[in-house]
Amino acid sequence: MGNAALRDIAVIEEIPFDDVSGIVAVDAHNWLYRYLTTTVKWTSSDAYTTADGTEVANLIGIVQGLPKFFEHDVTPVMVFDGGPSELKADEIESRREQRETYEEQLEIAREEGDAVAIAQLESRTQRLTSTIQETSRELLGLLDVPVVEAPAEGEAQAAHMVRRGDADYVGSEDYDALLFGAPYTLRQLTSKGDPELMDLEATLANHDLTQEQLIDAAILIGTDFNEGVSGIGPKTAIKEITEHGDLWSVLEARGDSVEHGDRVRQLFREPNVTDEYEFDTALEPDLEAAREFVCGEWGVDEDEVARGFERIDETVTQTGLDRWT
DNA sequence: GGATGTAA
DNA sequence: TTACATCCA
Repeated sequence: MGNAALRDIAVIEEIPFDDVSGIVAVDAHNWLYRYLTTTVKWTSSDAYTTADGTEVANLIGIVQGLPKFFEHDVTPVMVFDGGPSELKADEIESRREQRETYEEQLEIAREEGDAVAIAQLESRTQRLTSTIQETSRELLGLLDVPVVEAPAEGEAQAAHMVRRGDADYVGSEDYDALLFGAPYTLRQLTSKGDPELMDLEATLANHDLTQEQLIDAAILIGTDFNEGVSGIGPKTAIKEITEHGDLWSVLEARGDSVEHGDRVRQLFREPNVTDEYEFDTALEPDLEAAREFVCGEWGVDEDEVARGFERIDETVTQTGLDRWT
């Protein structure tokens, strides 16, 4: 994705996990994918592969990843993507091509028996198959973790929920949460150590921009939905927007153009989101059913999930997560 | 994706 | 300051 350049614009600071509390609207796709790739990389495939060859590494990832929220008094709400935007077609296509390249390399690595390369490439060729989507939802259901279905971008829906006050933070690694108007975004929720807090208001104040101008600057730089203008990076974008006011004035002054700039603008300004969701943050996980689902029904190695289930039991079942609601 | 080095 | 290549995870 081309918009890591937004990192140079955003006001981001590390925040002690102990200072975080409340509800995090998590971009589920993003979160699952991170755990899926790390699980595949560090776990023997026997541990999560069924007799017919179906891989459900996501189940291990979920059981290992959830305790991180619970142990810090944070309730995750998993926001799943709806249909992908047409505008994102280019991005999806280039990822597909990238994945095919890795798959070819994987073939070669397998022929050569290069175990290190195989593990690396396997983690890069993962995708969220329908089995993974379905079993993830089912396991989250058994663990009573709230799930929200976004009409389009999960990121946009999560930002919307924070703006409405139904969640305190968006949880995502993507910087475009800022463009969707997320007041606070937590990053690095899947890594060790403390998360990063990305602050929209501070970002706008820092550069003396409006939300609309930030979006326009991002369009000049390039987003998941458009190419951006060659030669414009974060510095130039802000300078130009400040000088000329908005996207069209900048383009006119430079004699440049961007493809469907108006649609990308619209997509960030008024994203397709819904108010039709509800969730309960007093979690009552059915750990026995969850264990049976993961280890019984899907045959995942108990060793891989035992500690994760224990941690969930210790933090949710025994102490209760709902004390602050 | 992140970090880093280099060329323009 | 930006683009691009490369290594790591």
